[in-house]
Amino acid sequence: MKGDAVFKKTFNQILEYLAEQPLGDRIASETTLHQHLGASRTTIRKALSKLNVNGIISPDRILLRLPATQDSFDRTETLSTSTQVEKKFMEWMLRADRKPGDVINELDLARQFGVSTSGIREYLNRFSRFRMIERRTGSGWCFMGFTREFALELFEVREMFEMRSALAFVAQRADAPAWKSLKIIQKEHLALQNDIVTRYHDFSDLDERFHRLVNDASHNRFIVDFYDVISLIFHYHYQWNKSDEAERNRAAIVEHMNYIDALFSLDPVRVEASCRAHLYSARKTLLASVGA
Amino acid sequence: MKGDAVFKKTFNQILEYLAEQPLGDRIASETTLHQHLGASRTTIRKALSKLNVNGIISPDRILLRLPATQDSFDRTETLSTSTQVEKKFMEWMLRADRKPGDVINELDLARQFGVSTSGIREYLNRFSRFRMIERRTGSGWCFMGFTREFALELFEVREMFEMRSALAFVAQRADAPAWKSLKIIQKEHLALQNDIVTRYHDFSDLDERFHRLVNDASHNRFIVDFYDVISLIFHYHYQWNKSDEAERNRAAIVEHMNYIDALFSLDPVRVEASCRAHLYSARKTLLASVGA
DNA sequence: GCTCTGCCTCTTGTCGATAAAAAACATTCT
DNA sequence: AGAATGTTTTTTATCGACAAGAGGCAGAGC
Repeated sequence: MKGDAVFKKTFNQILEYLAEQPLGDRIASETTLHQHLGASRTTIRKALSKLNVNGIISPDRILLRLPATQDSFDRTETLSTSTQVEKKFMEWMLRADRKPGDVINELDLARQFGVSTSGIREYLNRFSRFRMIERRTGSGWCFMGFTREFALELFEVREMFEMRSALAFVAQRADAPAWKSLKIIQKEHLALQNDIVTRYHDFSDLDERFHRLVNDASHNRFIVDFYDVISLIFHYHYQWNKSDEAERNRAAIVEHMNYIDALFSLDPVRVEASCRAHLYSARKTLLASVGA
Repeated sequence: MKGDAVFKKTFNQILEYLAEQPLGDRIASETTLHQHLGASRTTIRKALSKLNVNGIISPDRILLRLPATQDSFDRTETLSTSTQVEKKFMEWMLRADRKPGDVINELDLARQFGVSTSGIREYLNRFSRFRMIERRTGSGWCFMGFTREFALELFEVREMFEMRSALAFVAQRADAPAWKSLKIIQKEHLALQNDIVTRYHDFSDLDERFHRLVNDASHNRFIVDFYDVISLIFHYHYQWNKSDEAERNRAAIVEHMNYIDALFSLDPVRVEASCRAHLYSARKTLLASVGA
């Protein structure tokens, strides 16, 4: 009744680890695995026992044979129900025939996604924090959608928050750890710029880390949490609108580097200008893909 | 398994309505009651049938006797589980021995509140949007509490949002309906000011309506929704810290009236000054009660 | 001493069942 | 025809069950 995604995921992780161990050696202890993989010992134990049954290790944890591909669980089995619902829900939401204002039917979604209504319900509650669905008075949910208005409202707040965070950033003490992190991120930008032709996909991850670093400087939970919304939108947006990706990312890197230089300069005027310039083009990109 | 709070509440509402009807008359139809009370006809029907059984109305809806106090359900029975959980949870949270960082135990809460774990769980998910509790990585919840930092962060964002909304407010067209609403609210302030000695409790409601009106002018769902957080905090805060209430409210009314005048003046400089002044003292009040 | 394992208890994620309420449909009565 | 009532179907809120997973304690092995 609880789904054993954690077990399956852990099992696969152990297999990966075993693939790099020499045959005949004694593998790491339960405690060690527990610490490294983050799963509880109970789960590790269950996995080790299955490894033993499958003849991969002996009862005293000697590696008997290297694991093969068919030993591991399929990737989809390693996702918890809630993760699956999230994915399916995002896809459902992005489907063209969905209209803002539509009522969401829990039972219907439950059937479509192959989970119980309680699963849907819990997810809708969690998801409501992203403001793309709304609880209607009394009962039921209403789909608000990822519309042009949504994007505009999102960016209005993003701009306020990021601007304030950037100014808080330059106001930090010179020995604040954030400066070190910024230095590292700056180097990563340089490295990525040099390899942009082959590695342009890596930008989205770097983008997130950079903006989160800036937003964290606000030390304000509302500002920091708001980035989760942006993050979600961009995550799915990147998967969805691939046109010009390389070109867009190349331009964004240049903007980021300007922005980073401005932060190091400690000059509020430069910071504001470069931040605004970057957010402006980020908004343009998003609006373009929302189609309007 | 669903709780019949809606039925009980509706039943009480009908009793109230009947108390004002003349004996021997035919009371309103199912359809009419359904439209006026907002409950479904199914529920109205069930209530009418009980009224009949209790001898208050005849099968053809003639009022036979006036309802007495003991006919109605107790007020606590008319609250849905989720509403009850909300109340209990707020009380739980405000208890002195609770410390920021504490882990929340669902089972424990469920037992304390007398509801199922699923009920707690759903509520925690919904409540997380107020940022006073956080989902810990993996599982479980962490209580963050209503601390001084929380109040400061809340007001930092509130100030940004309200300032921007106020400026959007004065930028509205002269025939926007919000101006009319503001006029009405202005009059209510005047009326309340004259009766402040006896009616100072009514301020909190007026306060909320005024600020919501201003925030709505932003036409930004993130800004508008953020006011829910403020609203919740103030709702419980008012119940909790009664010291100087009359005096505080009197001062706040003056500030509001300044602020309203500034909005009517359309002068951004005046708006900004009066808005900031008001928020500043609102913050001071809240911080005082958070004890630091 | 420390770490490892075996065992046991407590907590959480997910499901399915079920009664209450809403909504849709059909019928009757003016 | 139009509203009111009776009937059936669909949807939602809440509960309890239960297996998976987390964490703790005690003894064993080094």
